[in-house]
Amino acid sequence: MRKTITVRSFTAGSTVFARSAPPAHWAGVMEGMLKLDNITEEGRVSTFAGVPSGAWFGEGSVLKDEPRPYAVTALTDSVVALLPRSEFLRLLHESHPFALWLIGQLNARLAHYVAQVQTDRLGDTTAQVAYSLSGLFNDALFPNTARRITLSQEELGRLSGVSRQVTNRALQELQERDAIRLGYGSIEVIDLKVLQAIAREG
DNA sequence: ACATTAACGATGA
DNA sequence: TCATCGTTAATGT
Repeated sequence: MRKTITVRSFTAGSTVFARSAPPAHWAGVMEGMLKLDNITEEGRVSTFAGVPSGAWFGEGSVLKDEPRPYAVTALTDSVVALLPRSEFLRLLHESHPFALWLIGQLNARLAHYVAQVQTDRLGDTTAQVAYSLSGLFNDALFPNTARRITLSQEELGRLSGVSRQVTNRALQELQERDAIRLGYGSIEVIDLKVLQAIAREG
């Protein structure tokens, strides 16, 4: 199976999978960071997932054999592993441990989005930004995320569903509370526990 | 109240 | 030089 995996590099800003593309592969991020987003007819953008190093994604379209409902874009220079759909399905059918692992992944992702809805409904904007940021450090989903990630405030804002200006204010508050340290085009998580606690405040 | 967009200058890579 | 950041003003709900 290892020989069927291909590895491709993407420069920042380039498209990994176009929207409506056929689901030819299941993919994993080896280096860098991707985002999953949708664009409406009017051109409004909704980013719904950041995909850091260590994450696998795209199995939904593969399982349904439907065109990808979102675009996948590299936020930084990235390296992506691609497993052909046929190999993914064979693995799923033949390997019980793999199937269990995949169920665990899907369950962890569901838990993430359930908690995200709660934060968006009950939390203030700082909590929303804190939750979106902490989500990139979900140990069940992305075991390899580095403490410092390259991500602009603009992109984190898109991920959080708030404007860049509000994101900037929220991040400064998180820094005041010693949860993170801000850099130029990057964010370093100092205390993930504190960040997660702030994400639960309302 | 509090968020959004637009706009500005400052600054880092 | 260009992306990014920090801030303010005007506007909307």
